[in-house]
Amino acid sequence: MARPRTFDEAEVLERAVDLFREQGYESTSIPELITRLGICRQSLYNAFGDKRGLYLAALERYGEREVGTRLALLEADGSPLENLRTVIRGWAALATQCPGDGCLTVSAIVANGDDPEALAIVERQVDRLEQGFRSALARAQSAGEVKAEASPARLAGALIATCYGLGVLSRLPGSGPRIGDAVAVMLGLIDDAASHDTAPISAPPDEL
Amino acid sequence: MARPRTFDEAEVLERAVDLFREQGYESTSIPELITRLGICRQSLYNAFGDKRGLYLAALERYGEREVGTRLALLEADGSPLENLRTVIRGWAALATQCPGDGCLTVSAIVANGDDPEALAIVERQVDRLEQGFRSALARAQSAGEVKAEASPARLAGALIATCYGLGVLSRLPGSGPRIGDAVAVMLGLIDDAASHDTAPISAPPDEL
DNA sequence: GTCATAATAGACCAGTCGATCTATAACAAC
DNA sequence: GTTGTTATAGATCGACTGGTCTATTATGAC
Repeated sequence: MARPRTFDEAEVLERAVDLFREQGYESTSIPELITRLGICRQSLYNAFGDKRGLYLAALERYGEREVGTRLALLEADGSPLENLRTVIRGWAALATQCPGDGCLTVSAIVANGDDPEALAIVERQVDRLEQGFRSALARAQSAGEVKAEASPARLAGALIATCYGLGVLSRLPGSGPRIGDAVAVMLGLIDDAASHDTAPISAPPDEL
Repeated sequence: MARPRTFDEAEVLERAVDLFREQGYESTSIPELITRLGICRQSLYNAFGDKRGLYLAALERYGEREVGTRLALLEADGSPLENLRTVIRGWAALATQCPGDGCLTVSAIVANGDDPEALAIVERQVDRLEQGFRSALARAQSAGEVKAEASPARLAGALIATCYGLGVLSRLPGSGPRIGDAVAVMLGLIDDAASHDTAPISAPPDEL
């Protein structure tokens, strides 16, 4: 006899993600949320408990989407090393064009230093992505695409650090060149790790 | 006949820096500020105009201090390349021990995406530090400490990106290994850029 | 149809925010 | 001393915050 939920919770969460990305958590008020989400105040509280519950749900969804698509790219058919290059290039493209809205994961890390629950969510996402990098490198190594002496774990950690560095710098208007430098060096690291007998498919391995 | 300022503005600003680092801008209220700063409400407004004025002044001071000390290290006597290594290692040490308070520059970038004035302050600081990296590398190159084919600008940009990535990851409890990886790779990049005939003073050039 | 719930609209709450104002005390300049 | 300014203490302000409440409508389950 009950009546099922009528509005699409996933759609509502997407809109919450957008708004939180634009304004951050604290700067986004309930009135703004109900306007953007297209639901009324009480429905928001019924569905998500409170503002923080909505935020955590949005954070979870954002990470699921962003990390998920990149893991899919990494695990796609073909050369794992080239897949990794594709992910790095795509990440850089996002950071460069930067449509004003930065990475929600980065802002969550910075803004929730005292909230273990929020930190746990993003930590899990960062871990998954790093593990994806590591697995791709390990698979490349098994396939002989990467030198035996290379360390997938170390390279993956360094790539993750630099990627999230881009997530910060992309918010500075004048960071275009810096981002380009970082990407070139990351691709150079990947090329250096690659076995020399397999000719790199990407751009020539810029010296340095 | 006027009466000069009695409290030490510099000291007050240092305390404001600490508080903003701990709690962020929005989460820090005026009552908290006046308690921590040790001055009364009206004095705060007289000296800094308003809360944002105090924040911008604190931001400026923080950057001046942090970037200043690192530039001094970079320009110290001795090998510019080794100076650069010292700065990187010191940065990593800060990120690793992480006494709970993160880099104010990072949080300012993330939290003030819509405030050109705040962004301009941090942009200037990031620029100065990157320029310091670049100059040190260029000096090392002139001295034959770095290969002629290496690009100081590119390497400096990449190092900056990774350093600010550490500024984000240091806020995640489980990032110790990642930070270690990133530092090892950064030092490896420096070693690779170094001329091969000059034996690296640092740890053996970890492969990859 | 009946019933239970979802959803809406909007009033309402106590609490906090940043900021201003008044009044008073302290103190350097003259 | 007088004067002008700084600093303090604290009341006060309007605006806004997140959250709760009531009343009403809409709609699927039975």
